[in-house]
Order: sequence, then C-alpha cells, then structure tokens
Amino acid sequence: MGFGISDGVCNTGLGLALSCHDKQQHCSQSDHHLQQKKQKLSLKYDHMFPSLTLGLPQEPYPSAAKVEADFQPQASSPSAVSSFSNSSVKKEREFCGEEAEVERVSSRVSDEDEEGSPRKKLRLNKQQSATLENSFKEHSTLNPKQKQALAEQLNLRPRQVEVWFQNRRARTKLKQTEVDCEVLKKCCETLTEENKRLQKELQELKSLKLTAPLYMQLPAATLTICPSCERINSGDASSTTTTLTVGPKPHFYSPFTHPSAAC
DNA sequence: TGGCTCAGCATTATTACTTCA
DNA sequence: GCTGAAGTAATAATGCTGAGC
Repeated sequence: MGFGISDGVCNTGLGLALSCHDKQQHCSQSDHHLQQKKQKLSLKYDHMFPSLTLGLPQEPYPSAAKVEADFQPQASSPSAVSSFSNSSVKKEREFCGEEAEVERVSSRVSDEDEEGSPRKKLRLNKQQSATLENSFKEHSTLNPKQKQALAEQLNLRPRQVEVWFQNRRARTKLKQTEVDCEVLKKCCETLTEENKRLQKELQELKSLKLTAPLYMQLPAATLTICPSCERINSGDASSTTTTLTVGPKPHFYSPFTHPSAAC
C-alpha cells in the first residue's frame, strides 16, 4: 500500500509517501518463529480466549467491584478489563501466577461470547479517557512507574495504558502530518503561481528584447555593466533601475526570501 | 553474539455512528 | 417513524522491527 501526492502542474518535487512492507515477506522471514508462537499459544491458552481478569486474588489492580463504583459500566464489555492480548498473556501469567490462571479460566466461562473470538475490544469510558488524556498532556511518554500508577488508578492493565499512549502518539503524529501536508500544498500552490508569473514575465521580456532592445536605443557611451551582477546600467545615476540581464548568471527567485511567496 | 525488554510503527479488528433504501 | 444492511470513522489491540543493554 502506498500513496503519494504529486502535482502535475507544479514540478517542485514535493511529495508524501507511505510505504508498507510486504507482509508475505515478513511472514516468510519469521514464519517458523510465528508458527511456534501461535502453536504454543493455541495449545496453552486456546481455552482462554477471550479471557477476563475479574477480581483476581493476586492481581495488582483493583477488583471489578471497584470499577463498578468508580466508573460507568462499559458499553461493550461487562468488565473494564475485557480483553487479553497474546503478547501480554505470558507477562500476566508470570505476574499473576498459576492461581490467577485458574481463576481466569473459571471466570472465562460465563464471559466468553459464543464464537469465542480471540479479540474483544475494550472501550474506555469517558473518565478513563479523560485521565489518560490529561496524563498525555503532561508527558507523552510514560515511565514504568507512571504506567503502573495510571493502570492502577484506571483499573487497566499496564499494557493497556502503554498501548493507549502509543496510539495517542500515533494520532498526534498523524494530525501533525496532515497539518504539514496542508502547509506543503499551500507552498506548492504559491510556487506554481509564482512560476507562472515569472514565465509570463520572461515571455514579455523576450518579446520586448526581440522587437526593440532597450540598450540599442541608448547611446553606447552611457551604457555600463555592473561587475557584480552583470546588469546593464544606463549610466545615469538617478535611473539605476533600468537593467537587463545579459550575463550567464541567472537571478533565481527564492520563495523563502521573497515575502510574497513565503509559506 | 544471542537473548531480553521496550518503544515505535503499520496494520488489523472491533465498535459506534451515520446513511439510505 | 422504524428497521436493517452497508459504509465509515475512531480506536483498542496485535505483531513485527530495531535499539539498547
């Protein structure tokens, strides 16, 4: 997948491109590893999807009862902690121990949907979102302590807090990219306009030069060439604006120094 | 040098909402 | 107005990669 922005009229070389790596390639590269991983998970945790962590005896987070008291119930899930990511399975298992494992399995029975779909998405409630948002305003990244504290405060797993911050950063970056894109587009439009204007001006100068060269109408003795910019000067001190470029040195237009085109 | 952890990233999957017949 | 299918936006979750230790 990929997209690019290019302007057929304006050849400024501005462009944005998103590329994505070949999934098949990734699969083949890590296929063996992945298969092993999946096999392990399916063998070991197949009975757990989707599992719920409600009121684990040893869990470091507040119980579901506290959630009920602190937050409104989730629209899509009976619990604030409703989903279980594959990657976090191992960590949580290590963290909570076997007792928690047994508890989780037993709690799963009543909560799992009929399909047993492995991915159930939690919707954060307003309070959780607001707290996370406020925390993000203070610092867009979290250290482990902050993560743990937030997780406990919101009755989420640290992994969920971490994921939320990752996604939030991604959203911020995306928005910034959109803004940058708009700026570039504006800049491109300005440059196009300026280019058109200059082309027109050049055309006019060329036709003027062909019909009646200005310096040919002036007495030769009054013409001088400026050594720095190689422009023809009529010699009259008061009229230094009458100039024609005859040398090879072009005077490039710079949109970044020209106030009218600065973006 | 291999293994581990972690953050960043692209992508996927799910949910909620909107539109339309 | 009500309803269900289709489309879409938002976003939680997943899996891969590279850096640092």
